[in-house]
Amino acid sequence: MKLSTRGEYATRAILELSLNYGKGLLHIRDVSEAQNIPQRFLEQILLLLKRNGYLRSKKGPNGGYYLAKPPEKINVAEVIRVMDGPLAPIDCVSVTAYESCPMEDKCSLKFLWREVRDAIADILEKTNFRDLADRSIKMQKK
Amino acid sequence: MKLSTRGEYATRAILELSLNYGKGLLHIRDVSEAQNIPQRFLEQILLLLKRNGYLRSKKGPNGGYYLAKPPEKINVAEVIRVMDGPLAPIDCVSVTAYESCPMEDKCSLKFLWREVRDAIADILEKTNFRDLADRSIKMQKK
DNA sequence: TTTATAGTTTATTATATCAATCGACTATAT
DNA sequence: ATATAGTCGATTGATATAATAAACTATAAA
Repeated sequence: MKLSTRGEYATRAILELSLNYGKGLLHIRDVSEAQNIPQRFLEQILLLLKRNGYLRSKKGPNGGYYLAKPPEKINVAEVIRVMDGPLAPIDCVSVTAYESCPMEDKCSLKFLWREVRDAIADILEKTNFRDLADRSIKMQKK
Repeated sequence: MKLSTRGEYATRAILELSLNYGKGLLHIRDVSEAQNIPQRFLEQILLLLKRNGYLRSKKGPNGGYYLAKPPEKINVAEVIRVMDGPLAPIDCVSVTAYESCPMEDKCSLKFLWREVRDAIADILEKTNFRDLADRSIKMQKK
């Protein structure tokens, strides 16, 4: 039940950009250094997030990335789905990528995995990056 | 956030053996056919479950596998941990395999992943294989 | 006591996915 | 012009996973 490194890095990067929201843009290097993410790998991740409408960028000197929408409009679930695909632990209970299974009508495990999927989705959908950024700031102050 | 095939097969195999609990033993072929699991791969899985005290086996003709304890004493969480390791989506919130992280004291994501871990653990720990077997029987009857 | 059956063990392969890197390219502020 | 920084495609390397194979060992039944 692991989160991929891509998923982890993506959430950390968006958190970093959320902390900077409204203050201009950050270049990849800044995000990479602040969050300890390999820069080249981060490029791909940011690009993918941009293609999916979460980020905007500006080229040239003093260029960089910034959030395409306010952090409270981005929840963790959508970011993970962009990076790693469906949240469901197994395809037979995926909402976004359902795959039927031959034993479906006698497999009681299905209900269990469904319950797990829903629990994960509930938590990740209710958490937006404004909440996370605020909490990070509080942690810093102490 | 995927469950490995090993984890999936292991739970299906234990469910099958739970349905047969108290009725003697099943050989690998039976489990393999009933649950559509590649037989050779299933051998490894059952062996690992045996080494961890969940199964017992008998060699020779009419040999096979059977549960080492009643199905209500086995929950899904422990089986997944044997096959896939810690339930936590990320090591910094693992109870059984904690790994510290350099940004720990300023990373608000930690609380989120912790919440996810706990939600998953709660569900999988409260579900035992007696419940699952009973439910499977009900499904069959309909 | 032989023989067939079935579990055990170790090694190996094949594949896929993932994480990461590289080099060349394009846009743009100064 | 030129330096800077994002874009793109391809590729590598590592790791994990899924699956297979062969040789071995224990045991029940003939």
